Amino acid sequence: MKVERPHRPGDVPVGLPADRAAAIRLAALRLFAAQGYRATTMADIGAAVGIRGPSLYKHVSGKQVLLAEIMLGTMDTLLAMHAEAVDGVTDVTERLRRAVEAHVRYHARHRLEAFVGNREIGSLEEPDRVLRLRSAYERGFRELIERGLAEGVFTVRSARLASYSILDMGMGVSNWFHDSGEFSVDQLAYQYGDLALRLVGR
Amino acid sequence: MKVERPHRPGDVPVGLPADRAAAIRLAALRLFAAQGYRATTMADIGAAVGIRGPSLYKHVSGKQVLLAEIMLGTMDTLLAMHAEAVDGVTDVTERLRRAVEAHVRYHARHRLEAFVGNREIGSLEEPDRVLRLRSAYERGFRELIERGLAEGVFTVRSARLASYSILDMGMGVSNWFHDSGEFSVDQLAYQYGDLALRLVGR
DNA sequence: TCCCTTGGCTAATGACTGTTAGCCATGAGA
DNA sequence: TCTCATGGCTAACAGTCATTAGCCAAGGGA
Repeated sequence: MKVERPHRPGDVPVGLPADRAAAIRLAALRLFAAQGYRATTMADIGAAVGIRGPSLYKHVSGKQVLLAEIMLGTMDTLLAMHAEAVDGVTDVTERLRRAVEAHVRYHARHRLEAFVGNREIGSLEEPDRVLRLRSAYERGFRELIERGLAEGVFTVRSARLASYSILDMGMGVSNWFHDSGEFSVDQLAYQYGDLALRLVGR
Repeated sequence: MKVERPHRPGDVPVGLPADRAAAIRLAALRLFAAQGYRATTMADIGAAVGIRGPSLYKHVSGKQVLLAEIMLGTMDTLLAMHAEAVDGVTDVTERLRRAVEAHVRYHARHRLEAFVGNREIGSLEEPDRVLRLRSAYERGFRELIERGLAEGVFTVRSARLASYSILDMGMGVSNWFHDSGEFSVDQLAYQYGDLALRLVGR
């Protein structure tokens, strides 16, 4: 049984990154997003790169590690984009605009990572590090809004509710965005920046 | 082995609803929310109501049905709250305010249902009906915003982005709300109503 | 030409899980 | 007092799955 697949160690599927491990990580990301972590089997991931499930262990060390890498890489990228966006900007309104734009840009450009990152925290065996990073990220927005309130340029009852709202609406982008849609990433980022500034009272 | 639990068909755990099936559905909801659908076993659900996994089948017909009931009940309640909130209100601003308040109220009061409903659509074997209901719900918000634009009382570039934003920020409430927090459900609903009206340009 | 690393493969392991089958104590009603 | 529906239970079934073990072809380097 199962004679249709002889051993062909040399052949590499076309159209995939030369680095096998990178192709596996990408396939895992897509499958985790489409089916969920627990519903995705190692055999599924293997099939997506043209090999059997057990062969994956020649390149990566396990399913849980694949998920952890996605989640940590996600937070690192998000925090880096945020830091770069607000770097050197002191005006609080402009700072919030740029932070929101980076937030939305991330959730449009890294749709799958964000989607998996938001849904599969419970599937992580050691979520602490990821949770700490998320919490620090949220705190950054809240403190920014609090500063705007202190300076009198924002008028919002609760900085916490405003920061949650802004973050949640940006995260929602990862639920529906696709590249051939009505808006480009840049247009989307700009419009969400506007919406967020309105929300905090300009 | 396993002698610590003799047959005691008569004893009902205290503090649980008289109706065993209702207690099971509640336990399933809590566990699905805390651990995810696939990570929750029938044995877990049984343990939460003081019986073994297989005994559940004397009251409910299976795990998938438990999930489907939660998801459909969720959408029914949400749509009913929405309909009741906007019933008889013609002014478009007031109509949007009430719709948002109902939306937020639902996501605070039915935190777990909303949370499970949003995360486990992919675990439903037949998601079509739920997806249709969700899509109709979103359409209601978008059309409301479009009417406000046509009447000239809202000023927003894209009704779709605005409706997504408002829905997403309300849904986010189910991620963090708890009864002993800073705001009551009513306070929360009111404030989110405000934020939403600001977002569409009053 | 020969060796050995690389990266496939199949088989096996060990564990878990939804569901069904079949048994039996309890207690309500005749 | 007797019967039987109810609602527990354990055992068994029929899978599924992550991971490990061990085998082997290809091909690059000596």
